[in-house]
Amino acid sequence: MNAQAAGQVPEGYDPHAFEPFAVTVDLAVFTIREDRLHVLLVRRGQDPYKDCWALPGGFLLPRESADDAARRELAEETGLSDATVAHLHLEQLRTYSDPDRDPRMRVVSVAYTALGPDLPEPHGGGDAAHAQWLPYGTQGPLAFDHDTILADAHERVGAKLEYSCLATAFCPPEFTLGELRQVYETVWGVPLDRPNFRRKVLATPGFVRAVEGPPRLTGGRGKPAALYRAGDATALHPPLLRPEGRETTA
Amino acid sequence: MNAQAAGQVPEGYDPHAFEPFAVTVDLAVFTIREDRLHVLLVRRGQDPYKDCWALPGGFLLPRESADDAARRELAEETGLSDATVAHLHLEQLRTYSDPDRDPRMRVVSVAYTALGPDLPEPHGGGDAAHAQWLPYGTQGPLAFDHDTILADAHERVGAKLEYSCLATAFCPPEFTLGELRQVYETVWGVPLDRPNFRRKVLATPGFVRAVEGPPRLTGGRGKPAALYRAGDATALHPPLLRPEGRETTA
DNA sequence: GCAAAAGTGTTTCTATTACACCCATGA
DNA sequence: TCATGGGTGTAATAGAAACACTTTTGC
Repeated sequence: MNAQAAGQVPEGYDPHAFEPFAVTVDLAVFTIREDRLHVLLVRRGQDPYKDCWALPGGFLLPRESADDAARRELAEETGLSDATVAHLHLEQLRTYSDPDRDPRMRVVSVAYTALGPDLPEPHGGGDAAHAQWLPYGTQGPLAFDHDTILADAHERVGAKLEYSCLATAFCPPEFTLGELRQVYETVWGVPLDRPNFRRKVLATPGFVRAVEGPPRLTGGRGKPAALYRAGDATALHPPLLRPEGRETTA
Repeated sequence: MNAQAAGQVPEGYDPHAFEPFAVTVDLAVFTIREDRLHVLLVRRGQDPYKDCWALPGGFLLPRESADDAARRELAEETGLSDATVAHLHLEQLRTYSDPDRDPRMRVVSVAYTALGPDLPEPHGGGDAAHAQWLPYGTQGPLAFDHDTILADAHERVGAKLEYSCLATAFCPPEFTLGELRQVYETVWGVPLDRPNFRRKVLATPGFVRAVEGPPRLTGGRGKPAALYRAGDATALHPPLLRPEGRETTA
């Protein structure tokens, strides 16, 4: 049957007569804290998977797109201001629809990946109370199929760093090239050659643009570094491919 | 609210009490016929969008994943044998969930991209009766948001040719390097340098493997070409980037 | 012979890699 | 002054691009 193609719902169809599908969003939210990749997880209080960690997420409202639902949930779970959340990078990952992925009922989940600069500890009322940043890789088995979703999200982020300017989404508005390089090193788990990385980034038009004037800033010790902001470009041509065969499984 | 995170559905929830979401799959099926990219479309017989072309697709069955639904619909719409359909490349594109994308009711659609070698004209009973191959770009405005879905699918296929071995999915089991090159040229709408393309493909381990023995085959006139089969590799390292700035908007 | 497509060779150029080296700062 | 990270220079290599040229077929 094809209701859209045939221009009608199946014979005798009534929206309330069928076993309905619930539609949710799940969020894989990444940030970098203290040179480690972290993921936002919530502790489950009830069965199934009581006391397990899970990805934050929730149901779509009746008149809400999945994109809107993802951003709303992101705000609710992190306790961040709407203005801050509005600036986070949010991107659809894929949809998980195995009929048995939730033992309670049929739930189709649209998964999203979100990236942000070193975000604060989640606080405030509501869902954020059970939310916490965990270093990626230390989270143990998650509820439902969230291990799969999280692994897919991580792989996607790693791949997108190669051919997009996504890395700046992990950085604050102004950042040094060293910080940008650490984003790549942290997500990929590989050390990169500093001089070559610098040239590559600066040679890509629109990846970053230098902040005006002589102001400089240091990240502790060492020579103060120049500051940059994210540029207009979204694609990276040619790509910045991750070195193969030296992954250190960070 | 976050029913998964909270371990329960919202207060007083009953699966039949809410306005339910319908979940469908939509298919952007591409093939190459006579050196042109074609897409499989169905003619709508009823309102809304009566007499418009639309992407094939349909509802998920109660105990069916989106992947399974996509492959089932693909078989139904093309009228191809299950064995043939089982070999077609099928890949999730993304999910479209705008609340107003279908004027009749709330429909969340998981879109898929399918690729195959020169597929026959759809025939047989059922939905296939209204299905037809149309050259990509000549389809005019489609029903619902299917123009967006189709454009996204085309862009995705073009991008994946760069860094994956996907092009062989457009080819029959045995093919010449000329046919493989025409896949790239057809999808990208750019002519490629024959010698360089050949070297690139043969230099990528596992992209193609030569068919044994001296057998050769001609595609009409010109020197007979060696035959190849798809190899084991799925990724293309380094990628085969499409030339920029010379797109001929095929 | 001629057109058309396969296949080989070669040269040029660009991009990446792997370094060595100097600079500016905090401790 | 030493450790640390920023920034510049450079030679070697790999890959891409552009193009000439030969081969083998159909007509």
